[in-house]
Amino acid sequence: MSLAQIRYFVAVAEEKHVGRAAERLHMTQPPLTRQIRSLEDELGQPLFERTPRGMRLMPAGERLLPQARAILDSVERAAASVISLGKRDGEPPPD
Amino acid sequence: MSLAQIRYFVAVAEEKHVGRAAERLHMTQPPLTRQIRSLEDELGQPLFERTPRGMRLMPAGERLLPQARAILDSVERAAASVISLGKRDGEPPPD
DNA sequence: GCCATCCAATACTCTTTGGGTATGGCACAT
DNA sequence: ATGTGCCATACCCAAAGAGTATTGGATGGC
Repeated sequence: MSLAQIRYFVAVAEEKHVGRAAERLHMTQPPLTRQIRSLEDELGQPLFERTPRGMRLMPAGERLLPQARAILDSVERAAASVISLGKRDGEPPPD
Repeated sequence: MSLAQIRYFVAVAEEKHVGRAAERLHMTQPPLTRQIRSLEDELGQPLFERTPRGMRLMPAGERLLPQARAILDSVERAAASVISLGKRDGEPPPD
C-alpha cells in the first residue's frame, strides 16, 4: 500500500469513475485501473463494485475511505510542518 | 515523500546509523543514503547532521519524527481494519 | 433483436525508479 | 602516518509504473 495508491483510491471513490479520476490525477485510465486492482489484491478484498455506469464503493471501501483521507492529510501536514521550519521569520505550526 | 521514505527516515532516526538502519530494513547502505538525501531535498532542508560516528537528528528531523511514526501507524491500522473485514466471524475493529 | 455507446480490463512497450556492488573521501584514534 | 569506521558517489541492473492500442461486456435507443 503506497501513498500513490491511497490517493488513487480516494480519487476513484469520489469520482465513482476510473476515467474521470484518471483525468483528475493527470494520468490515463489503464494504470489507474491496475493500481486499484493491486490495492484490492493486497488487502484481500474488493473495494469497489464494478457497474456499467462506473465504480461503487463496497463495505471494505467505505471502511477505508475516511482513514485514507486522514492519512493523506497527515502526510500533507507533516511535510508542510517541516518545510515551514525553513521559512525565515515566523514559525506558524506551533506543534 | 513516499511511505518507504518515511519508514527509512524513522529507521535511521532510531538507529542513528545508516548502516545499521539499512540492515534492519533488509537493504544495503547506499540506496538508503540516497533516499534520505532525496527526502531532505524534497523538504528543502536537512533532517540529519552527519557526524563521524553516525547520524544525528536536526530540528527539522525532530519535528518530523513523531508525525512520521503516526503516519506509519495510521497506514498499518487502516490496512488491518480493512483486512479484518474479510475474516469470517467477528469484526474486531468497531470503528 | 441489433447496433452504438460507455464503461472497466488486458496486452504490450517504454521510461523511470529503486536497489545492488564497488569504491571514494573524510574524520578520528592510535 | 596509517588504519578504522562512517557516509557519499559512480555505475549497473532489475522491477515498478505509466502510456497507447485494443478487447470485452453491459445498457439503452431504434
